[in-house]
Amino acid sequence: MPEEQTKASNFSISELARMLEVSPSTIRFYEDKGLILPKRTAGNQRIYSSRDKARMKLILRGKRFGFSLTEIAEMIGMADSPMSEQAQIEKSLKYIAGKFSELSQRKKELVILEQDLQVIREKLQRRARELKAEQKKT
Amino acid sequence: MPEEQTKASNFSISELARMLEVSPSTIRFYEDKGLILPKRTAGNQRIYSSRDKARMKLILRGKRFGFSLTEIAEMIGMADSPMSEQAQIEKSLKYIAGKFSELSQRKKELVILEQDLQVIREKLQRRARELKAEQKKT
DNA sequence: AGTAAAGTTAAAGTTAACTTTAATTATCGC
DNA sequence: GCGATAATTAAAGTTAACTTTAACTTTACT
Repeated sequence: MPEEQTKASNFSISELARMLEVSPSTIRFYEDKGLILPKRTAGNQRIYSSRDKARMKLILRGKRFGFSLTEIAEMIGMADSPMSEQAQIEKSLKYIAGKFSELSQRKKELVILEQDLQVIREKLQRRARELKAEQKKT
Repeated sequence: MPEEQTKASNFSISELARMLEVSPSTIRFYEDKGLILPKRTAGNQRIYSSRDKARMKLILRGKRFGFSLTEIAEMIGMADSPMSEQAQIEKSLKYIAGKFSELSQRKKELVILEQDLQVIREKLQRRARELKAEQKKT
């Protein structure tokens, strides 16, 4: 009896691209950089699993926070790294710990950015009110 | 009686650069792009006020969140835009509102990124425990 | 007044992250 | 089986964000 494959969902490169709103070449580019390794069909075309899709989402999310592809590669690469010896794992865990504190720093910065924007908004609203007042006089 | 200037703190370009941990040329580059407009000395050297410093910080913060310099320029540029007519102000306020919702989206994404990282961490920890167990048998 | 350190500009160079092109191959619907 | 549509690779091209260089001027210090 051959193994039953639980293939919840597999996509072609253009399907995945459409779902993630990036171009197929961007996806291929990430593969060149070692960020994803999709399976291939008999005819050599790429097949993306939903696990691959999740990974792509992680990459894009990281990008939105200004992480470079290299940083992201380090971040996720370790998930399937050889993991043969403890030393490697310990190192990876330390790296992850570093990223966690970086992210909590980002949280604080997000709040500050919002406050900065708030200041700008208030300035604009004040000016808008002034203009309305002037207009009434005229 | 000449006006008393409350010049809390003024910096040269290299002082500011050191404080913000960027290079002087980065600061000059941002000026080329219209992101800051420092005063000049009689001899044409740039002087940065603490207001300029705050603006630089905003720029760098925006960058850390993956905003492009162009986006940041739009974001802060409006703070000192002509503001001559309401139309302009209304437009700016709408732009700001858009940025606010973008930032709240970022907050949610930050949480997801943390969760992704958490999953990777757990995988590593599990593997570390497995290795320790194996070692005991040997 | 003389000199080292810092600043100025314009222009060329670099790097990361893509995009485009071109030539070839695979897959799908009929 | 045929033609349109989608995929594949390698290589060249593009853009944003800097950095470096070169030639020159200011400023600070003795």
